[in-house]
Amino acid sequence: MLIGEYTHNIDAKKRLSLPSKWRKELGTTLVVTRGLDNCLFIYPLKEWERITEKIGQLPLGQADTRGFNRFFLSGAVEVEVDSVGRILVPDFLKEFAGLTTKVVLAGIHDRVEMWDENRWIEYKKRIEAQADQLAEKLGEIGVL
Amino acid sequence: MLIGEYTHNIDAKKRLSLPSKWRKELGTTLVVTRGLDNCLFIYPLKEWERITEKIGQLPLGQADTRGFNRFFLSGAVEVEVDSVGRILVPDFLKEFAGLTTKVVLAGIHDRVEMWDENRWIEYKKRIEAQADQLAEKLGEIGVL
DNA sequence: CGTGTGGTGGGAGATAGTGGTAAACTATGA
DNA sequence: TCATAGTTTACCACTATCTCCCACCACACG
Repeated sequence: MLIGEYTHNIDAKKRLSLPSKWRKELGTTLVVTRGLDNCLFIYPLKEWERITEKIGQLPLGQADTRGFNRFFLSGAVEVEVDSVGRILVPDFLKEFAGLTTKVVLAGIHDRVEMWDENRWIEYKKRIEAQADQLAEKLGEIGVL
Repeated sequence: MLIGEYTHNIDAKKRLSLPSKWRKELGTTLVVTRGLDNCLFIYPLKEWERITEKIGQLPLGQADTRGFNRFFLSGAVEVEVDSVGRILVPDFLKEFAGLTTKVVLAGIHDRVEMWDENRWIEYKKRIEAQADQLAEKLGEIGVL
């Protein structure tokens, strides 16, 4: 299970180190794609295949399904993890997520999310401010 | 059942001793995550697994579920208890909970809460001031 | 007082993250 | 067709941090 939060740098060659804790679980081939809320999603290849299979079952006739497919699939790139645990982040994805150098990697279940550090900080502030909603959710799952 | 309150120090290497009384019950693998009211939750691995199972059942498409997952899952870290009963507290969690050195560990049912000492003192003051009101509520639900 | 246990601190080796260099490949123009 | 410039890929190197182990101190208890 991918959990935790790490801040790493994208260097001048667009290389990004993955946290060593996740490398075993992620494997050597990943898929990076446009995510929701202006971040990027990173999936292990297996997870990605599972997802695309589900997407394939969606009714193609609907306009919003087509839109989602284009958003999600056309933005996807398969990347290899190099010998020291780094991946390359293509320019168009960097641009989409507004990435500069400082990047936050967040483990969410079975995917990793990639955020520009500043956007992540802003987003977290918004979420934390909604403590009552969080408490409600925690209640739902029997934590509190 | 985890009960009681202890004050320990986080040292320069981010290590925190767990009260020896709880070690047997907590086990050797724990999960620390963001909690409510600016504290951290510590769960034994088994409890955590129970929680993540429920989280997996939440609908993923909704914005507030995404927010909750990011708050709770990216805020979680699996930690090992070392040979003398200590765990490592990552920087981003220390920061979230405003931890410096003096930390209060509070046993709450099946989890441990981790507070900055000063915040804990403040919080307790507020709670104690409202104790009679709380007692009324508890009476309503048949506890007292 | 001696002994055991619990909390704290420090040092040496290992590792993760990052930066750089050199080789290989692509593309462009003469 | 070849040369050259720009880009990419693979490999090597450095340093800060983490991990593991050992030592110390304080307090409790017999």
